[in-house]
Amino acid sequence: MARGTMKTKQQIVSEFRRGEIIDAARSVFARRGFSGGIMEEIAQEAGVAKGTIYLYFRSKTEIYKAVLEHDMKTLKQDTLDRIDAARSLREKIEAFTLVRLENSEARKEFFRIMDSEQANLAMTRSQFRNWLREPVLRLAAAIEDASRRHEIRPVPAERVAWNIADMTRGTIQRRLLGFSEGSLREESEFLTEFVWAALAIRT
Amino acid sequence: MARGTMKTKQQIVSEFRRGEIIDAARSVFARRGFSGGIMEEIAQEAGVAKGTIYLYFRSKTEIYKAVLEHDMKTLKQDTLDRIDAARSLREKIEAFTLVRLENSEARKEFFRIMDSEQANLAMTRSQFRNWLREPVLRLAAAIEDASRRHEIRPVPAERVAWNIADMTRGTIQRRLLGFSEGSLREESEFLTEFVWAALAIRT
DNA sequence: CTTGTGACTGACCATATGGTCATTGTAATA
DNA sequence: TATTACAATGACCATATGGTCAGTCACAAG
Repeated sequence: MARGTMKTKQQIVSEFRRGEIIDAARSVFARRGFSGGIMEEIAQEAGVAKGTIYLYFRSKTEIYKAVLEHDMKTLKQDTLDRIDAARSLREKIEAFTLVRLENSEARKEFFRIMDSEQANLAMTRSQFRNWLREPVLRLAAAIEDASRRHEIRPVPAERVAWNIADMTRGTIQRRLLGFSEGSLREESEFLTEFVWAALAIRT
Repeated sequence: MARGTMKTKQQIVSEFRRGEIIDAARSVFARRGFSGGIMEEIAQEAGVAKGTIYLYFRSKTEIYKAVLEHDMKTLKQDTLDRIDAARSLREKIEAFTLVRLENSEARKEFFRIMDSEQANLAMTRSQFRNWLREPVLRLAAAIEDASRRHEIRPVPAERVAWNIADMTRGTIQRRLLGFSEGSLREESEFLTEFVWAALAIRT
């Protein structure tokens, strides 16, 4: 690490604590929801005293935002990367559904929060939509493109992209509720195949 | 009304009050969510004193359940009726999407609650799933049937039905958030057409 | 070892709010 | 009209919980 950017011990400890608190908060909020999540419980799970949390975050709302922001950014970037890495439209669609399914498995707690995003917090609400939006729009662009190339039949790209997102979300929710029907890959393939059939040029 | 089932004045007043309270509660819960919805506010909006509410409902949770139960039953029945009234599978799919879109328009408050159904209440959670489930299964049965008759290509009926429900829900949410793209009928037709394309027998 | 710094603690406070109940109002009945 | 029954009221209570802050303590510096 370059001179001058070396982290001091204080910074290291500080970042570590912050991370611990966010992890604990994610766990608690996933279990109890926002209003049900008690600061005392978060503190306990983070292994610090309640007062300590307020050295790192202004308020309960701030922590909630921090959790969402951290996880949503990761998911967003992850999704964008995987879409971009895929070549064909079909692969992009499969990539989109599969990343999100994989993420829902690997980070159940976060997805439970997403589910119950009652969007209490005004700011969170619009911000939240934007985080969802970007990957969907990226997918829409790919659809638009394929549509122009006549690889698929003409469709309103953005609508279709949102439909894909909707089905993926629904599938994830059903899995989280314990109706897991198959493997991630298999679920993803089913969705892709279904959409692909809808997009195919009719003969 | 048959003798013996004639409602007494007391019953009439009682049912009226109950209705008023449920209406007020729906409005408040839609605006503030469950934990944010304050009894005092519900009372005020219903035009009664807080104590009066407790003559009709055991607790805040009970009111919440009452609202959900009332509205979900209506929606469920409405959807089932419309599906059954339709003849062909395609019409049934369109019926499903359209009833729900229409309902979301006519009863925005209830749909806002459905959105934010963080399912705090354990009982509500499973009950809630069941209310959603029945119409979807009815649709699935129709798909299964059409599949057997070779009117559509072979598909896992229940999965497809859930996908339709997911897309419809997503569309409704986007409309409630103010991204209303078109008329109800037009939205419904788009969804139906999309699904139909996915189900068509490939030539 | 001594001392100074500031991270950390948790008892405490202020407030919000679900729920209660003694009191009051009102309408049916005699 | 007087009596009775019970619906309605809203001040009040109990509790939960977000947030504070005076005091403690671990650790680094000298």
